[in-house]
Amino acid sequence: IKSFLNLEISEKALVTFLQKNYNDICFGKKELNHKKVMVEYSSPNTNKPLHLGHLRNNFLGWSIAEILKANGNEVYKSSIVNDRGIHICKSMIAWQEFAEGATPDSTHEKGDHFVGDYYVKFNNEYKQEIKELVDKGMPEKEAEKQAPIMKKTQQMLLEWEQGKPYVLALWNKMNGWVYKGFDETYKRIGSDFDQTFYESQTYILGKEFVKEGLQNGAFYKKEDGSVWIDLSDVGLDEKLLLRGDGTSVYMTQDIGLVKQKFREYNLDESIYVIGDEQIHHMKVLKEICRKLGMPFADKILHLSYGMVELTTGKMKSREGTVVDADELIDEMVATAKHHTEELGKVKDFTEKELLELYETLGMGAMKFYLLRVDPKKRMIFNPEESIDFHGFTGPFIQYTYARIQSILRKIGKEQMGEESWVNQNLLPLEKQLIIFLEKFTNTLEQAAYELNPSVIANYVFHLSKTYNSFYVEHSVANAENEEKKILRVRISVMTATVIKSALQLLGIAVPERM
RNA sequence: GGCCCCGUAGCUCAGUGGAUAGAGCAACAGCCUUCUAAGCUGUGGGUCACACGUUCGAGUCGUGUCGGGGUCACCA
Repeated sequence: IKSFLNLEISEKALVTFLQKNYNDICFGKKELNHKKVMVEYSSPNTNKPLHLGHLRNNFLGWSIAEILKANGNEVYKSSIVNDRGIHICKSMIAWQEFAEGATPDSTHEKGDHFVGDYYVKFNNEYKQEIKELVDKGMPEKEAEKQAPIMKKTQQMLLEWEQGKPYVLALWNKMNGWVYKGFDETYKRIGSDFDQTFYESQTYILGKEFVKEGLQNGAFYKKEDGSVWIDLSDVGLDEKLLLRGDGTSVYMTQDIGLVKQKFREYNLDESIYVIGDEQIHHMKVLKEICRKLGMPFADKILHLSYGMVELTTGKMKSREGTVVDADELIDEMVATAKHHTEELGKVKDFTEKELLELYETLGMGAMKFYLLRVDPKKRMIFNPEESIDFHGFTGPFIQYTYARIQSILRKIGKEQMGEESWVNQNLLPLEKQLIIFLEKFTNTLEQAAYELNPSVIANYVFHLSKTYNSFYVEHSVANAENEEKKILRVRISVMTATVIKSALQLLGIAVPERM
């Protein structure tokens, strides 16, 4: 029988512990375990902007990726972009019909919202056409099929799959607008990806795979030409893998994707951050992989999360009750600004610092609010409560951190002098990194110049928030043909050895002092 | 209907088989010559949906019931 033993830790032990660990930049992080893990999250559609549900998804995906990283795993963040299908064609048709050449630039609108508006326009027009046909005496179901705008859209999807240049050009143009909009949002919320997959690519892989499965007898064909797999022996139904007309379904592209992931990355685990309405789909996917004897079937993990609901009820895109991500972010930042101005303690801040502060507070509040609830539970989003900065919230933690920094600063100055351990170690890693990055940049520039003086080299540094790794994007633009080559290197700062070997891999002399 | 998830304070949520079930919000009573009051201290507030079981011990595990949601598409 278990019992209780009450222990009290002496203050001296605590202080010793803190002094020992305060300087340890790897505190709480485990050694590399050489396990490769992919975390797929975000996964947007290219016909509408991100919404509140995407925010929960992004924060969950990004967080567990960073947690896995801190636990010593080699982590790849990925996203699958749903960039093809009838829904995309809807936006395209609507733009073609009603835009009269308008673009996000000409209307000063964010690209994803611009395209999303045409998706809405399509639905309005479609409804109108159905109503007109029904008024003329056509049954509703027939009207849904006969509406001219829907017929045009289906024709466009067909032409897209046939690869007609004008459709592909339009598709590329509009997707480009959407991606630009997404990038802005991702940058703002701090989502980043090591690899982006596109459904327009993976569905082809999936189709090839279905062909193989047919040949080796894992799948079977029905009279109408549709392809199926029988999962009744494991308590699931038959599952369609290819339509009678040979076009692919959702599952087709997911099989292509899972194969590509494991083939390219040799993963030990593949985590999918997807809503719980897809639990069944993921179960079937896993079972199909198992049936086909894929060795990685058991390495697929679905991190499902519950829907985010409003206090007023469920989010429905058709009824306009969807909370737009960008709008919500703006609202949070505006509230942070409002609170800050009310308290009026930021007189010595520059305009730039203020904007950064509002962004930090607003985003912190939102991230904490969406992450504090158990993922598998549905959660209710209360706009008023979420922008409340009191209580169990992100800003409370930020406030505490700020107070601790303030104490350390004062102790450092007043009692211990400039050379005190507190001062020396206030920002040890940031300082180290800045020094290193400056040297690294110089070395890269010099090396590039020596190789070819006509190229212009640019470097972008991304410092990951957990400080255990950072990225160097080295893009070399040739002045003559503007061709850009981007070299992306991820470097762990856990040990100097890693940095040195990275430099050697790049063929660059290791600086004497790093 | 089958399968899956959820049900804990007025509200939003924590809770790893172990002690008297905890936070925040809301309500009430206090606290700004002091390290940032975006804070702190205190008070009230519970049939852990219900029933039966397993166990020395159940909010936690099992079975059933009730309530809420999801899913079972040639949609994604």
